[in-house]
Amino acid sequence: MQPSGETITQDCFDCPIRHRAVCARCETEELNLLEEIKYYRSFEAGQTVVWSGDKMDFVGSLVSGVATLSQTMEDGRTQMVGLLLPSDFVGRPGRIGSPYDVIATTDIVMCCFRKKPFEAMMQTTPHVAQRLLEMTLDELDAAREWMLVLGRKTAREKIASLLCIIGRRDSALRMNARSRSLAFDLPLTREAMADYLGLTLETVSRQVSALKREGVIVLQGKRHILVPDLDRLMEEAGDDSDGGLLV
Amino acid sequence: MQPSGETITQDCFDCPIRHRAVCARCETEELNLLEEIKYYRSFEAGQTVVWSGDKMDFVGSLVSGVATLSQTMEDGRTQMVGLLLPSDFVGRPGRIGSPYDVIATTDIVMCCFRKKPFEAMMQTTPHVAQRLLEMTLDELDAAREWMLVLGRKTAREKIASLLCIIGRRDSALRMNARSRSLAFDLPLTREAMADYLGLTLETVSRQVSALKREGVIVLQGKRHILVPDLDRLMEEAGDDSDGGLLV
DNA sequence: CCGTCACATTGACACACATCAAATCGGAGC
DNA sequence: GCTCCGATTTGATGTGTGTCAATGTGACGG
Repeated sequence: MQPSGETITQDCFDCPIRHRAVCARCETEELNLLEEIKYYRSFEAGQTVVWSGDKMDFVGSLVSGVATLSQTMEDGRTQMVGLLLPSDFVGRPGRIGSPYDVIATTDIVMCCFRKKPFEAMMQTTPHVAQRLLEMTLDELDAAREWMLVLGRKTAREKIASLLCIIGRRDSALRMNARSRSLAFDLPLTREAMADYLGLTLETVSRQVSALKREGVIVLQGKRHILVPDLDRLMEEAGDDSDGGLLV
Repeated sequence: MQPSGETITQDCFDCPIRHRAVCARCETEELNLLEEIKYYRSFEAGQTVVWSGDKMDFVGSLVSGVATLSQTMEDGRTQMVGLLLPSDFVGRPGRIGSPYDVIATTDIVMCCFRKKPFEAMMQTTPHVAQRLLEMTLDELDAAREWMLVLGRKTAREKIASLLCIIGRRDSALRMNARSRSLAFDLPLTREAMADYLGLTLETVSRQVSALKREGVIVLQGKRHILVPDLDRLMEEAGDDSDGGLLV
């Protein structure tokens, strides 16, 4: 049976949280096929999931927690190139190694699929391949949006942009996306934020303090953040887009 | 007939130069199908191919010349997020609009496919979809490599990195990739280089002059560049990778 | 309760790059 | 040839962020 793929839904596989994965809600055999090659892995905060250059024999998606993709130069300068939040996909079908370090910044659970059989299934199941293309295009959009942040925004705007991204993803998960205020935990240290933003941790700290002083955000402890007015924060981020990916 | 797709070659379609496109060398019907929906478009230097936000009813690849993808903030700051060289793919199958301005920086020729039928074909022809995924992953890698450049490299390293990328792509095209020296034309103005690198045009100019003064590059006119020692340039770029995408 | 340790904040100062301004170059048109 | 005009170079100065260093904070274990 050839699934038509017209209704792509988000919650297909039975991971602990029913997260967005690679295929449509459908009752066809590839679901079972995927179930056969599926397994879960857990990592503790700080653990490296894959080292840059290493072979990576699985693809998968993040079920819970936060992980990062980063590149490091010989002299130690590092740049984060991706932030993995729950439901995000990791892996490069058709490629062997990983060009990035994948590091868990909190305890995480990943839902993995063995790569070889996964790739085989892609070849025979068009709409899985298409879902993957879909997700890769999303990642590409995110990467390019981040290029604008890195290349043209000020430190303050960078911080605001990061808070927007994390806050919105977090609240979308908790289904109160309509609200014009936010509350969430920062899953990153100041250093990790700096690596994502192309700044130093001191600059990050200073700008977070400044945003706090001016009431754009409220800090409860070092990591819990309240955003009383999301529009204000987005303005600080210099964001024209509502964050809605235009299709 | 289901093509196996085992030998993916680069030069499938009969564009003026036989450039890398979206499918394998294969004798199956989708080639003819593609031929039917294929057409060419030319643009002059400076012309805008697609405006950000506009509908884009085709996908395609660049046959000759150079084009850029860029994003602009309300206040006019712009960041180039992609550089399109001959054989590069443009378009977002499954999406309607373009989130970027696509601008020709030299006269260009594009090989286009009408989007609707192209997408229809993707659904029925697995290995075309896979080739597309392949290319999108390449773009993603390029975008992420550029994030490192934007976030962590100095102005001098940025310039060197850009020269490496353009020079290598150019020489790869002319099949003398083995050579440790390069000669090529810069297809970008100083301003366009600045927009790519997250710098101002003055800084670009100063750093180019510095590299010239120190013999890393030789300028013939404003745009023609000689690189006597590619290794030296790559060292200046702070590049650990040999530019070979690790697979 | 107190030391320890990682994480974060704050301050003083330096420097790379931006900004503003002027001069020079080089090709197109006449 | 000459003029014009955008592209580029070069100079003087300002500023945002990096660097180095000291201090503060909170969680954890003895």
